[in-house]
Amino acid sequence: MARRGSYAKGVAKREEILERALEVVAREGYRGASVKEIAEAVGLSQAGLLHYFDSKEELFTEILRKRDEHDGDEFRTDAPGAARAAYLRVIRHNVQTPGLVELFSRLAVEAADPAHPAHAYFLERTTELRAQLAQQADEFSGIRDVPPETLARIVQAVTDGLQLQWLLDRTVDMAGTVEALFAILDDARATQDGKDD
Amino acid sequence: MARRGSYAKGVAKREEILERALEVVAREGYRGASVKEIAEAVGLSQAGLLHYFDSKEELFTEILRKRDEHDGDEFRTDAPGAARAAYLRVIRHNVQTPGLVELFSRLAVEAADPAHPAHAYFLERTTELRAQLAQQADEFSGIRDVPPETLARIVQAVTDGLQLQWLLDRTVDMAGTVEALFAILDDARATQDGKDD
DNA sequence: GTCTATACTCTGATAGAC
DNA sequence: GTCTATCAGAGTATAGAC
Repeated sequence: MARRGSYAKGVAKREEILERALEVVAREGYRGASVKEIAEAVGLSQAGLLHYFDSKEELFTEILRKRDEHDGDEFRTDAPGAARAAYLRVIRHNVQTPGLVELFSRLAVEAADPAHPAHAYFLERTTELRAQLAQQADEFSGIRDVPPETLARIVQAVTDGLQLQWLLDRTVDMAGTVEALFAILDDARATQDGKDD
Repeated sequence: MARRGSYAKGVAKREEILERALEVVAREGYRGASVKEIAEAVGLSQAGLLHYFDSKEELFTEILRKRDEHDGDEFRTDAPGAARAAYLRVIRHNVQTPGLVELFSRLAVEAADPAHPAHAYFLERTTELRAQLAQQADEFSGIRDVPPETLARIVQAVTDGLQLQWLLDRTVDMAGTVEALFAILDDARATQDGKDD
């Protein structure tokens, strides 16, 4: 991967910075986290940190990517019928890392601009996640007249929307509400199964 | 309401500014709208504009309040059975004002901080909207085992989440997806109606 | 009361010394 | 590779003209 030693060292340092930044944001919250704050937490000056990233926005995008990596390692499952449970575990874990939820939501809005460094990241992430959900047809879909992609989009929208509600009011039960949605989807499917046209 | 003529004039000017700012943001988009930009669009200097508002955040919060007023005037209905249709009309109208959708989503995240001027606004708005939805039990709820407040929260979360998806990808069909959710709720209710325990 | 001019502070970005 | 110094731009606060 690395073409030269110095390049490889740069990559390693980048990873080290991201791991540390991820931890800091998760633990201490976002609070309009400036580059300077993260730099100090990581043990660098502001300019020193930006040596490894093109901009603040790119740094934050990479922090979110790193989180996805960790979540994938920790929660991904191939066990049949376990997709919902894994999904809910991620949501419950998010409650432990409010700073990352805030960073995610904030960047999701800012990335609306196609020129934003996180624009591609969010498009890819959202598309991939939707494909995963739609693929678990047995668990997430099976309702006639409503395509799996639309069901996946609804589950995704509820999750993102609940994060906004939860950021505003920490007593909101994100996982419980998503579970309620799953129950509703099951009921709707049962209705459809009963029909015969 | 006004204690003196001069105070009334200040209020009138404030209203005029808000109307104009609402129009500008709706038409020209948000694009990280600075106070300066809005001030110029309104025909004032930056400091002149901030004479009428405590801060940038308060200005933006008031712009959103003004939008709620307009939406209420235009779309609110008391006709029985028309709540869903009115809700969908607002969503379709939002597609015409992307700048306001972006402003709303952005402030929704920033208002997570209890010290933010928009914090109270979002809490009130979200609570009131949820109460309205939950109240329309015939249209929005009626599913046993899932309390109306939870159903209302789900509808609300889907709406907010779809806005995030739509900001990222303008081909997303917000109204159509919410309609699909309504259909699913109807199906789930039909299932429950069939049960007898 | 209304508004302009100005200055202060903070941020992210960049150039250049070491 | 990392720092210091510096810059441009934003939001905010103030003095004071009218």
